Amino acid sequence: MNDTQMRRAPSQKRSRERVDAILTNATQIIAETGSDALRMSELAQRTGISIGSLYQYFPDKSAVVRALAERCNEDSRACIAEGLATVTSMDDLATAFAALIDTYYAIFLGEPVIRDIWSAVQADGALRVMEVEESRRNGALLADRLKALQPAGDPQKIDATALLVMHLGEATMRLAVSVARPEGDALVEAYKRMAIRQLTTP
Amino acid sequence: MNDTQMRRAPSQKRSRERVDAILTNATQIIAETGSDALRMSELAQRTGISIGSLYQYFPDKSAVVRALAERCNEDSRACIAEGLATVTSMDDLATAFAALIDTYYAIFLGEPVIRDIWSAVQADGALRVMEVEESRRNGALLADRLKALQPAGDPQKIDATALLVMHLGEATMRLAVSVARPEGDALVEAYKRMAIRQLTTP
DNA sequence: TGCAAAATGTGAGGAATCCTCGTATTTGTC
DNA sequence: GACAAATACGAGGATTCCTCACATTTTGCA
Repeated sequence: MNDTQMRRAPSQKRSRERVDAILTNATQIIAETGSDALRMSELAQRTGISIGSLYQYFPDKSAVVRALAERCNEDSRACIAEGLATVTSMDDLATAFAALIDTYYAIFLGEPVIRDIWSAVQADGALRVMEVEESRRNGALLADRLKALQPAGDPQKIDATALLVMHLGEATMRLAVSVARPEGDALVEAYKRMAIRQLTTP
Repeated sequence: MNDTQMRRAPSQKRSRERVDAILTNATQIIAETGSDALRMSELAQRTGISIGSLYQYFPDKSAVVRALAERCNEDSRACIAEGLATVTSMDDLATAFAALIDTYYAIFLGEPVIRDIWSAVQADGALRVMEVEESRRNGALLADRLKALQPAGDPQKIDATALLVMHLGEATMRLAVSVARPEGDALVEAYKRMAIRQLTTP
């Protein structure tokens, strides 16, 4: 992940492995006991290192949560980029976008801890901007694609639409995994219809 | 507000006034210093009471934040109910809904502290369900209206659509007030178009 | 290899915060 | 005024984040 958040650059392989172990254990703790139960002391203990060592790898708790969230973001960004790459014409857009959302939803359903990691992000004032930042990145991916397909469109309008659609996609996923299964599916379906209409009609 | 959250039922007028003072001061602190800076000690001091007295009115910090959020919710629910009440036919829906969203957005813009109060809710694991609960309530209001206007529609589909539209409305507002002014306006406009299309076409 | 310097590891404890609980004060009733 | 009930108080217990002075390991070099 990026380096500004790491107290010490992981120069040795052992360090990188240790950082990985820390994040894996953090994910486990969150999965087992919820996003609010992440304690630096327990994280150190599970990883088999002391508190002091933990703080040599991460300057503070925020950095751990941020690293977790960035792991998730990398995955979802890859999923989105891959899905968008298959869009070569406006005709493809509807089916490709629907497939993308399905994949995205499947990821959320398969790893419920993603939602808890996001809760941990929300709980941290310093990290709450990550949500918008991530929406912006994903929105930019979509906007690029749309502009290539619709050169005549108003760029600003396309930017706004793309940002909104991606942001609300995130919001829909989190809502969908918060409710019982069939209802969540219906919500995702409704989102797909809504988003696709917005994207495919001027 | 409701009583389960109050440690002591405000039987006397003085008590109710004091609860009001506590919430007003809490809002001020959040407005001035951000949602993460709400400290029970400072809240007591500003209100001119001791920590112990503060905890006689609210069992814990969550309860204070919850009360703040419920105040906001009451306002927004009233705004939504009022807006929906003017919808008497499917033809009205588009203009009435647009007006409703404009009013809602104006409230958010006028009182930025609303967003910070919501951040405080997000920061509290025990309160995070409030978001979905509120979306459900607002979704139900909208669903009722839609069912009255479209008796032929699939009730489950209407429920899902209404819930999604209201939840994403909240998400749009929070995104819109998080970005610079003209961009936020464009996002709200895009949301309005998207939601109205979803609501007015089968 | 042997040794000094640099890197890394350690955990007691400082600091901030939430909340409790025993005591003090005020209010209400006769 | 005297008693009881309600309310107010704030020192301090409990939890958690994080620091820092010191211990240990690894690295670089003769």
